Amino acid sequence: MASRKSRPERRQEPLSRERIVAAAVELLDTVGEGGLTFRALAERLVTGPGAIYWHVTGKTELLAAAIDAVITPVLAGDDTGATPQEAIRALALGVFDAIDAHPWVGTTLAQLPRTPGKSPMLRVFERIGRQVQALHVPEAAQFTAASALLSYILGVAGQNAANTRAARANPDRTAFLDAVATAWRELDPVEYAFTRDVAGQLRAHDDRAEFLAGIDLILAGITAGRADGRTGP
Amino acid sequence: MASRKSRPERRQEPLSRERIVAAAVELLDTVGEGGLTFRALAERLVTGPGAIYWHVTGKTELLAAAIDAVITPVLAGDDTGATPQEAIRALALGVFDAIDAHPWVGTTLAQLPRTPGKSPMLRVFERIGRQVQALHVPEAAQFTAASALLSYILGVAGQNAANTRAARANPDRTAFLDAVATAWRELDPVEYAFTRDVAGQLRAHDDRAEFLAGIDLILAGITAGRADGRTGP
DNA sequence: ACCTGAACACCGTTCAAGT
DNA sequence: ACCTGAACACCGTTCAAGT
Repeated sequence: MASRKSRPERRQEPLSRERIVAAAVELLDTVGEGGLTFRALAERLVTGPGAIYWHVTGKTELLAAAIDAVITPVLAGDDTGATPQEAIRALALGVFDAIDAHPWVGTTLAQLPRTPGKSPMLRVFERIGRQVQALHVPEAAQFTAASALLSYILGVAGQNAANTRAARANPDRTAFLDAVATAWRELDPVEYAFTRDVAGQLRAHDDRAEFLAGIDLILAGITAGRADGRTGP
Repeated sequence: MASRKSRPERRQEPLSRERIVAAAVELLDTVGEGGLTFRALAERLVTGPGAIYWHVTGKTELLAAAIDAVITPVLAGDDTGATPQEAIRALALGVFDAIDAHPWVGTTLAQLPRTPGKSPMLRVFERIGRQVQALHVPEAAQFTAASALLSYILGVAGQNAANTRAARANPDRTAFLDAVATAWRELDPVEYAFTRDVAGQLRAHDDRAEFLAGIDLILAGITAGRADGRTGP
């Protein structure tokens, strides 16, 4: 086995936080959350696991950085010329699509605290809040309105990640939805009356449109009548 | 060391799925998600880790069962005599309080697919849907309305779990909120104009009331005008 | 300063062997 | 039928030693 010693095909670039995070995103996209391992990452980067710790404090930070890398481009959009409603819809759809493309983001995003400055969570909150102000929501209700929109987006994100995971086992999407619809229709007619009723709507169902409709529902609630929402005396 | 051999104080009951799940909930409550370990669980139940696998297929099922055990009592409430709005608020608050008491539920709940029958997720969805029907929402919009409410509840659940985790490091709640408010006010005035504006509302802030206000916002959107929500041409 | 890779202290899960 | 506990194949993280 006489192997010619030659310059390797691609030169070994030095390790860097950037390269590590990029490799982590790739790993998460291809093998999912369970696949992100310091050993697997090290192999991809042609080093030992210890080397990664020189650039990153640990797995928590690595995951946060990966999420940041996916969400940041979403926030790059420009809102000038759009109505507040349009801007909110565009932002929400951006987050939705990003999570659709990277399901692992949906799993963890909702678990990020809004507290640290510059966190992707807080940046989305800020963007939403500006549009809420543009809607002329009274000051006292702005926090509530922005929080409600954010919570809804995060909730859908989580559900979507769960659905993607569940659907991945099934090859084709329509077949999967049909299977769920059938299962729903076979539920107990008394205990699950509503679910059975709406089972039929599942087939024609478009996740993206459904998501947007929910956003519009909240926007309608925000702009309708008294914005503090409570119905009490 | 002459130790008298006597009947142990509490008789060793036989292992059962019930006892295992109860111990898991206790473990999750006291040591958090990271603390739920087959070894720790086995120690609490005075057995080896292998014994647990006779009653439970694995960790995923165990966690699902633990969540089920927490959510099921919430669904026991009776809605008779309440308006649909009141019933939805009561249910939502029930879920909120359950997650407040067991933060680990919030972390995982949103990740549960709605697909398997009898899943806690689906049962909450069913309960919400009935009240949506009672609100006389047109059939075509019922799915959207119920999904929106559920997604919002799940989103808040996740955020709440994250906040609880973040706050746990800090001893007292007001001090923690003050610290966050201060941090928010020190953010860049251009990049974080909205967040800085609402920082002041954080101190007086009541998570439960805020959550309910969000529910009311969505309810207002559902009942206001055209229930399919879209504003298009 | 940055990288290496063996070593440590854990995991979930399996399974032969016991009762 | 049910339990035991050693063993397997992993983890994240650390750290002495190298360059």
